[in-house]
Amino acid sequence: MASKAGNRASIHDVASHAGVSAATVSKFLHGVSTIKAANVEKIKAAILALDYRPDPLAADLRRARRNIIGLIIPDLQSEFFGALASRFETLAEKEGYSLSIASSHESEDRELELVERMSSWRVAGTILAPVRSERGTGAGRMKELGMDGVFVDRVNSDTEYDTIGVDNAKASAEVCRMLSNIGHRHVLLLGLGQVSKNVRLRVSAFQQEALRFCPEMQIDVILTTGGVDDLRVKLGEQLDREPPTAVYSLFQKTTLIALSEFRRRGLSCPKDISLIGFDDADWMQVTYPAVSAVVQPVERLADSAFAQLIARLNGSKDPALSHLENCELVIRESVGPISRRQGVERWAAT
Amino acid sequence: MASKAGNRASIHDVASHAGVSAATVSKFLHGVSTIKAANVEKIKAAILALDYRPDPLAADLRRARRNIIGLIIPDLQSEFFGALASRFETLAEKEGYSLSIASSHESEDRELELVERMSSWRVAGTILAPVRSERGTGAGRMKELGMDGVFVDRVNSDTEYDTIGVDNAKASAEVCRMLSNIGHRHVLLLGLGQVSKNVRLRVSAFQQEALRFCPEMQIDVILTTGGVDDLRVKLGEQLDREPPTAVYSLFQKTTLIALSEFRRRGLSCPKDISLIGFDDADWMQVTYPAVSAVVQPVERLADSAFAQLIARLNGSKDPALSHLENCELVIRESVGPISRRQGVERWAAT
DNA sequence: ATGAAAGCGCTAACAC
DNA sequence: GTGTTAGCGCTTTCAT
Repeated sequence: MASKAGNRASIHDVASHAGVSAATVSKFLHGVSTIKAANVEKIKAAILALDYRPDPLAADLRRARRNIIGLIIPDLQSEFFGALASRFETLAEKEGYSLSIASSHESEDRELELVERMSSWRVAGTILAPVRSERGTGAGRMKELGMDGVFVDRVNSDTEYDTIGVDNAKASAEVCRMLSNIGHRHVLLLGLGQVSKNVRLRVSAFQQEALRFCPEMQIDVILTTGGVDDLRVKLGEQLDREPPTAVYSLFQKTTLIALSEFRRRGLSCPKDISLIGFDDADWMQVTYPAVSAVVQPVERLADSAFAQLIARLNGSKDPALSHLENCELVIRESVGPISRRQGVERWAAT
Repeated sequence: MASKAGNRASIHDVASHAGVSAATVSKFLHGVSTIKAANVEKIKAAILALDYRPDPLAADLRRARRNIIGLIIPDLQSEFFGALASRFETLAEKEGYSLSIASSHESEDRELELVERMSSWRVAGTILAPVRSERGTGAGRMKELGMDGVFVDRVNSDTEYDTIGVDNAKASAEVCRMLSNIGHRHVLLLGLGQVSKNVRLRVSAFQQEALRFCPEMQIDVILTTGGVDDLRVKLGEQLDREPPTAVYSLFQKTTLIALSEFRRRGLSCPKDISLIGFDDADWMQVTYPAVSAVVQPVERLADSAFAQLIARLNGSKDPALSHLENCELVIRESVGPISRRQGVERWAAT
């Protein structure tokens, strides 16, 4: 595994081997067609003979702008951001860029560093999925540095940058109507961890839609930062004291917790209680009952964001766009109409 | 969001602003201490005044070798590789490299392309997690190109490159002994999808250990490429016909399937049947019963591989190392000793 | 249709 | 201590 480095052929080597100038080789490489056929052959031969492969970084150094797009995500380990990164990678390649992926590890300080680095690298554009939209450390720095880019996912609309997210509010309103339509009049919203703007929207949109569409619906909210165990306790108390007929879980993790607490208490889902969760996962199709979920359109999110970025890189001066992609409700076994048993209890209670 | 690009200060701007030469500024930036205090101040002032930030790519162009480490993983969406990438990123930064992450999307062709690209970029070293160890397209090309690097995860030992993986065989043997110790004499191994070397090891090591440690153990194997539904059917047949007392699931996904099939059939876990899966996941702690798992030491895997790479980059000429990290068995509720009921059936059967 | 020359931003000898 | 010079590998006018 010795370093056989240092002897790579350069464009000049190719040129002299082919008996032409470096400029001609460069033109050949970029598909300029006005080259004598004889020279084309000689150049091809030289490239083959010397096993020449161009150095994209050197090329970028000469050009004003690098053929690199930077992506900053909060977390490399979650499936959501993994899928997002994966899609961006595919899109970037297709446009002739390469994607430089970095994770801020949910740290605003590191996010800031990464923005600086993308700027140092003179990337063509930067896609930022902020740690949290609220303070926007990285976002602010991008403005100061005059960088081209777009914001994704946990974003507020912005005056300078295009923002592309997922319509948390609309999805929650739909969940509300759907549950109401099949008879549910008492729903528990279940959340965990630090509350981002996205999550606040999930709650408030549900509540507002209920007010408008089904005012008699009782809505309870459990939203703890106390961790899994604390949530389990609080959920357990609620299930014992005043069980709702449906639970709308705001995170993947809380969906899991709800499911396991139902089982522990012998609540049959969906007969005794329905469950729907925000954010889909593979395992939800395979549990028994299969779990209903709000599916985030990761690919469309990526596609929109990327299209927008490319437009900017091509010089679009349109006012900053603020776009939300629609989620899809996938109803699986865990959601059903309220049953006779639930109905009876309800009538008894009123 | 106009491109305010093109006007970035270069090291020469700083130099002239400070009244020194570019070389001096460069030295200052690299912490060379033999610079007149007065000049240090002037340089600092100039950097501040011009908001100068160096271009690491230009620097790397001049140096023989870039301060970049390439990482090629099969998949950006799985938690396992996500965690691996995340860890490598942290380690690389700590050593002053930046990590360039790319996904081969489980395609050998793309893996090959990515190896070529890493070479084109003249990265200092490349960490390759191959799509499959068997044919080793990317690995072969790395040799041909004389690249520095290490192989991770789905690897055979190699004569030229260090290989770092996880000890699938040892973990499986442990699972076998553990199940045997608590009385299980009929175990079903459950797998899905294309069978890689890792998976073959999981099966054969279990079988061999049984032969040595508990020859009377009956081992059935269901290993289908027919997809989830096919697996469900086959598993169902087995559970009806000749139910084992324990299932050792070879993948995360099959663990989920096993769990849901148990439930559908009213099998109580672990009373009627025990379950342990290869590869841990968050959701396994939170199901009811919580699922036992073979935990892969992702961080240690990354740490070992990275240490080895750094050693190579620093010129180590030791013979290629082949290292396996040990997994850990985490026993949760889903595994228990065989119960009286199972015992009775067993005696009746013999 | 091709080449000479200049330079992207930086570093590394070596001279002073 | 510091500056000069030469160039990393490539692209790009601008002549020819």
